[in-house]
Amino acid sequence: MDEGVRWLSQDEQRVWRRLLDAISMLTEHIERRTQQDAGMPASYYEVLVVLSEAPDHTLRMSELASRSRFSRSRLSHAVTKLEAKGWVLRTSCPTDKRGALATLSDEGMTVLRAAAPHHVEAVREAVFDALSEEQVRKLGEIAGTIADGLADTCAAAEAEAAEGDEPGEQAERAGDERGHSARR
Amino acid sequence: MDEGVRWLSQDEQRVWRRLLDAISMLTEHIERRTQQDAGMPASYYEVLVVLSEAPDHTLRMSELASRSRFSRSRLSHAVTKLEAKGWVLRTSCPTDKRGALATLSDEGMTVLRAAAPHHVEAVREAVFDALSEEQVRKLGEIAGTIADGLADTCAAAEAEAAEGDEPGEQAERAGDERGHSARR
DNA sequence: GTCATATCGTTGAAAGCTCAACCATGGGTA
DNA sequence: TACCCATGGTTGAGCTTTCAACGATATGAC
Repeated sequence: MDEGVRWLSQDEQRVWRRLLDAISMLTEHIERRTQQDAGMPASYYEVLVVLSEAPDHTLRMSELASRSRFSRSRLSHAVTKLEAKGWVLRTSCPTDKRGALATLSDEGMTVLRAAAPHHVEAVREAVFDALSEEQVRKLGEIAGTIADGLADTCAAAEAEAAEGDEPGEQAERAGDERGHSARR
Repeated sequence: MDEGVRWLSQDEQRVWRRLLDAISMLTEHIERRTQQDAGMPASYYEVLVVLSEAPDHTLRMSELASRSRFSRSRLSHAVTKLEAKGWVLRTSCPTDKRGALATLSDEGMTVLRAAAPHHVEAVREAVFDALSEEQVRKLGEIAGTIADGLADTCAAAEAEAAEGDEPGEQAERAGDERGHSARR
């Protein structure tokens, strides 16, 4: 087995490496700047941005998690920190007692407004100033394609995984080597 | 002040968000797969790949760090872990007593070979199968442009920083508000 | 109503990363 | 030689993230 591996061509390897380089340099750049300008990791900054765009500056934790691409756990820890800094408030949800609401505080809004200009500048510097208009357009397309593709992949993977520990069904269907589930 | 902020246009915002989505989904995808297939974080996998391409499967720590885009500290911690797993060996450099050499062990090579097919597959799935040939070409260009731009930015920033704590010079030139150094 | 199950969110521990401090050696200059 | 500083690498502390386990509430079937 393992004969039919579709290795990467020279060109593909070059593209992949340059992509890895670009991604790591870009995230590092934004990370460093955000830490300096806003006093928090870039991911926390994103969380505040998402909150700032929500009605009443408030969102359910789970909604906030999905919009900022955080796991529930990660968000919970993050909000704990942000709450300690006074930038976010936690309230319990009136309509669903399991739920919790996160609200951007006024201080949080102030910090956000102060950091925003620096943040745009860092983004421009790295991306929009460096690329031509056509490249920006292409980049949008490409990023969209990759993201959509992975969303499908993830959905499929989750569905497959869920199928795996279904307790209502017969559970443990032995000789059913479907697909590449062994790799997951 | 802060009037001349070049905010992002609607289109630019859309591109930036899609880029963030794509990046986080892509890294998460690769991360998860590498963890499952190779039993280590994707960044460690990259370190092993770099070593595997070096003569004698050996590199100076600092060289390995720069080729895998690790800080010295990060690499040192990483190699400690990889050594514990038996995948890398640390030797002291014969020609420079400060130095240390990292070598990929045979077991490390075996692990790498076993994981490689899965790794390529994950990369293909996310990137090369999803994009057209032309998109791949463009992506290569764009990634290269961004990476090169940031390399310059970093170099400039470091130079400026170094200038900052130069002990030989006059140190503390007061009224010298050059550029945007206040933001750094 | 009661049960099983799914969803929401939190928690603690372990792993990884960053940052600043540190020791040791190298390379130059007086 | 003695000195000064730059470089190579390690370390420990603190922070962020992941993972698995958990308690609590909601929802649907019976």
